[in-house]
Amino acid sequence: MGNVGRWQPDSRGRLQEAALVLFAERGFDQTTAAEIAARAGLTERTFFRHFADKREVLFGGSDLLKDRIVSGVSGAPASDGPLDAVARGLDAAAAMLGQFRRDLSRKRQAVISANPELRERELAKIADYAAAVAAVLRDRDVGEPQATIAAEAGMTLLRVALERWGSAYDDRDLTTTMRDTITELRAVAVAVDG
Amino acid sequence: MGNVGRWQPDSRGRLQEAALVLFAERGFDQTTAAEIAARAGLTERTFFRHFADKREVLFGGSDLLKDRIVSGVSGAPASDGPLDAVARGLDAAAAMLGQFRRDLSRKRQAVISANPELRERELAKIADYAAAVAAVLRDRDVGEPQATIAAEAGMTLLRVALERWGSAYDDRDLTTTMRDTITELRAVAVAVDG
DNA sequence: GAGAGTGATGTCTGCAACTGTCATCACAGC
DNA sequence: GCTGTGATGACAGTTGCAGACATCACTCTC
Repeated sequence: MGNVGRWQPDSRGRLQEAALVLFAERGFDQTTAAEIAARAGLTERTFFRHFADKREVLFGGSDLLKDRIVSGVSGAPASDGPLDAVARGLDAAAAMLGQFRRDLSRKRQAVISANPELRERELAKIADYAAAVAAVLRDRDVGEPQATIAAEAGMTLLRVALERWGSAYDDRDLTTTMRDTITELRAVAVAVDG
Repeated sequence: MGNVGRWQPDSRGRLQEAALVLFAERGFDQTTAAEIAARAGLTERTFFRHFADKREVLFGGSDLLKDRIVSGVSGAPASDGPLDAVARGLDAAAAMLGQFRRDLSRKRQAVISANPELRERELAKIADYAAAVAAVLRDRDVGEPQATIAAEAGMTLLRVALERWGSAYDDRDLTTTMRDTITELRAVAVAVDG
């Protein structure tokens, strides 16, 4: 497994690191895949062996996060309503994401926010989570359209909470922000008068 | 304005039509911009003058729809709560989208659903609506994070409702489906027990 | 009504994002 | 030592897209 000898180890990680640095310095558009690869001591072709496209280099742990969310939801007690179950998934997400250094998260988020193509990709990733969560809810005998609605609304909250957390105005725990965001949705959904 | 003489009229429309046909026939990836242009009696370069990139050709009326939604929200009575106001925007969207021939909508939606890049773009468009709606809500003195949450949740509902409406299992009015979807969200948000 | 825009188009050129294919070479197992 | 395997490099090719410039019907102006 670990290619310890012929090549430098962890090509993938080096590419991710190099990409983040270069994107932050010059911007996504002004950085070519070849430049990232060169900075990591590799070739362009190797870059595209590790990442399906240039954007993916910023979304490395995405599948892992999805698994955590799905586990969180499927592990919710049967007595939980759909949105409660989704909230467990969000807790799991917060626990995982909260362990990264906040400045790095912010840097990454800043790069993504600065570029439309990257924002697109982020939305697509989260939509993928939503589909997976909806499937889990259906396994828990939540019907349609409730399953889809709860899952999509929940992933929307993940996005909003992450944005709040990443902003300069929110220095709370990610878990706290996440839970607060859910509460806000419940309030907004019920409110009838302004 | 109308270039009636030297060139065939409505280049833009012809490109959109040609693209939809070719995408439906061979798929998005297997269709080059040059082929679309040729089918419309134009050149590749002209294609990219009308559309910023290959995907945009499928999202022609997007800005118009955004305007309708925004107008709907800003026209809501002051007594409306945030989600009620957003619901007016969704009604406006339904009114506009419902006037297209349903089979054409389905064809377009099928093309988009079949391709990840196009789904990405669709998500990005809707995220753009959400940002605009949130801004309108803030103008209506809805605070943060309520404005963002209501707007994002609302646009999520737009997406879900459109998908339901496009599916074979829902033959109701788009407005009906849209309203029903909002009701479902309210129910899901309140429910505490499964 | 001739001459100067103007706007939509075509042509030509070039870069960068990917992709397919084949070669290489350290290491692993036999 | 021989052979397989996996990660990489080298090279060539297609396509998405953008800049620069030419064209030419139509319009506006004097």
